[in-house]
Parts: sequence; C-alpha cells; structure tokens
Amino acid sequence: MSTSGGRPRNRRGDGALLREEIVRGAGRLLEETGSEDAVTLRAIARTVGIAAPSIYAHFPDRESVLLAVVQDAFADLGRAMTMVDEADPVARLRAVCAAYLDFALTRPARYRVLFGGAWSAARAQETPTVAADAATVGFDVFDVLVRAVRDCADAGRSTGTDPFADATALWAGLHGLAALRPVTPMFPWPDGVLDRLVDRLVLLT
Amino acid sequence: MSTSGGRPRNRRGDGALLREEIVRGAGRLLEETGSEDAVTLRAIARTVGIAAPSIYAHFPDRESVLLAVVQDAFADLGRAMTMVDEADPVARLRAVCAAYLDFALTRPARYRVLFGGAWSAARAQETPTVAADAATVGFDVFDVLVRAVRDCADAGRSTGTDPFADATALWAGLHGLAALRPVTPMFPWPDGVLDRLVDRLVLLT
DNA sequence: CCTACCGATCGGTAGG
DNA sequence: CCTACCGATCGGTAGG
Repeated sequence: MSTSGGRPRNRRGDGALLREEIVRGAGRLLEETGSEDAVTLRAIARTVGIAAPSIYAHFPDRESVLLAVVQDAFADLGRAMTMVDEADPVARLRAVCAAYLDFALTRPARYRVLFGGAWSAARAQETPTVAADAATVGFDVFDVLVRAVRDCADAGRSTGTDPFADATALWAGLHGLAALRPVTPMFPWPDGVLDRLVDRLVLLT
Repeated sequence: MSTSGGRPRNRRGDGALLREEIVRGAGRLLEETGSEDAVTLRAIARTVGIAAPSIYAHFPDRESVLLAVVQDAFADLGRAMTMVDEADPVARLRAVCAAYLDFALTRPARYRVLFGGAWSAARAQETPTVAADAATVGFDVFDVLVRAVRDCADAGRSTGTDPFADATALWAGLHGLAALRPVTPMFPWPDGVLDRLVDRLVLLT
C-alpha cells in the first residue's frame, strides 16, 4: 500500500532531522484525526514516508513519541502566552488569555492532549519521571496566568486580593471555553464571552 | 479464559434486562478504565458474563452501545440538576452548579464522554439523527442552568442583564472545573472555587 | 533505514 | 444465548 515508494535520503549529519519529522507527523496526525488513539506507529510512519519499525531508531516505544508531541505542544503554548507584547497590564492579561484560547481553538486535538488527563493524572502514577515532567510544564503555563493577574492587582486595576485564587478561577473559565467551543458547533456562543470571563473573574476595574 | 463459566439464565420476560446489564456494564467499564476505547464489545461481554456476539441481539453495533451509555449519562445529569430542592433562587443556582460538578467529579470518565466531543461535534456530521439527539439532550442540561440564572435575576439577586450570556460564561467555568480537577491531582485548588465562579459570573448580590 | 513476521486484540459474521 | 472463525490492525522484534 506504500504509495510513496521510499523517501529521499537525508543528508549526512541529519540524524536528528527524522526525529523531528516523526514528532511533527504525529502532531499533524493527531490534529487531523482528533484522536490520540489514531496516532499509531504505522500511521505516523505512513505520513512521514518511512517503514514503521524505523521509528524505533529514534524512540523506544509509541508512548515516547506521544510524549514528545505533548512536550512540543506545551512549549508552543507557553511561548504563545509569553510572547504577548502589551505594556498595559490589563491589555496584557487579555492578550495572554486570548493567546491561550487561540491555541486551543486552532489546535483543538493538541490542546485536548495537553489537558485531557492522559498525560498528567493517570500516567503520572505509572511513569512518575515522565509524566511529572509534563505536569510541571503545564503548571508553568498556569504561572504565566498568575503573573498577569497579579500585575493587574499590583497596578490597582483589579479589586481582587488573591491573584492565585483569581487566576485559578480564570483558568477554569478559559479551559471551559477552550474545551467546549470546538465541541459545540451548534451552540450560539455570545460574542465577548472571553472578555466577560476575564473582566468578572479578575474583578477588573 | 472465561472464568465465570456461564451466567444464570434470566427469567421469562426479562428480555430487556440483559440490555440494561450491557449498558450498565459498559458504563462501569468506562469509569474503571477512563477510556472510551477500552470499552470494547469483548470487554463489555466479559464484565457482563456473556459471549461477545450475544451483544448483537440487543445492539446493532458497538457504537450503539456507547450511545446508550451517553444517553443514560445525560439523563442522569439532567435528573441530578433538576432534583435540586431549594426555594431561594440563589441557593438553588448554587445547588444546581454543585450537582453538575458533583456528577463530573464522581464519574469523570462518563462526564468526559458527554462533553468530550466525540458524541456531539464530530459524529454529528456522520450520523445526524443519532448524534443530534445527544447534542439536544446536552442543551437541555444547559437550559436548567439558564433558568436558574434567570430566576436569580428575576428575584433581583443578580445585577446581570443577560441571563443567557451569564449562564454561558458560568457553563464554561463549570466545565473548566469539572474537566480540570480530575486531571490535576497535584494542583492546589483553593477552597470555594465553585462559589467564586458562581458569585462573580452571575454577578450575585 | 528496510522486509518479514509474531502474538494479541478487535468488530463483526456464520450457523446453530 | 453459544462456539468457531474471518479479515484487519496494532505494537514490537529479528535480522539485516
């Protein structure tokens, strides 16, 4: 069934190149199918254009490929939230939240893998080192949120007195939107839900 | 491998009984494994104590069994939210939200199946009649929320002027909590997050 | 990086 | 409600 009949050979010194192709192929596959289970070694191999066993030269097993996808996605999300360029703390908080939501809406399957549970809760007990890592990175993302909220309070733009608790509520609201929107195409989400959440949960003035 | 060696024969007229056992077994399996994919026909058959092909006497295919689980879960959630017995509208809204969250936290896998997307968005296009049904029931659950919010506004206990929009934001917050909590065992969720969300998003006075 | 292959598991059918 | 079985797919290994 291999329609490609082989792939152009990599140049010397490109040993890490294929590894990257595998991770990106797996990510693309995740996004196209919307399901983590559809990202099989064979499917990955097909999209990359190699034989399935060749993946084992770069990863010990399927789970490790998925973990690499998760780590990449966490890094992307963190980068998107950090790269926000706004001086005003309120504008910055809004932009950070918008970046979070944008990531989730443009890459719903990737986002679902990040906070869907398989890589933080369940597997954290089975493979502590590996999944604790993913969990930690997830908390880093949350910290960006806490800091943005605290900056608003420090600037006297929020009447909230507990930035951590406020950020927690905000995270819940953000995640709710991020998770529900891609799943409810028929639902008439009102305009400005995001700003409504930010305004009210952070008690912006 | 069948350790049970057959099951006691049902009494006459219990034709619908096994169907129920299958759905409940599938639900239990879903909760124990946490994954929809683990609910295979063979696994269901094992928990119920029958042979896998026997399921076809009650359901045309695997998808239909899962749909029955989803419909049951929607009915359960709707019932739990409606059965709330509080006269004061604010107390009632809080109780409705608590019931929603309680359902999600005590049956996380079932909740995930309800609002995880597989049964509302994706499959709605493939099998319109079937999944549109599930989506409708999901909206019924949301309507309970809207009414509870509106009752607060009508009683002058909320300064919100758009019950639908407020309920939408509240739903996002609720779902965020419901989805994130089971997945973040290490995260120090502050006490009273739920009430904080309700208070602020519905502008309770 | 490849072909060839194993053992396991799945959804579903045949036939009773 | 059962046994027996098919075709497909999977993760992973052998051996090069």
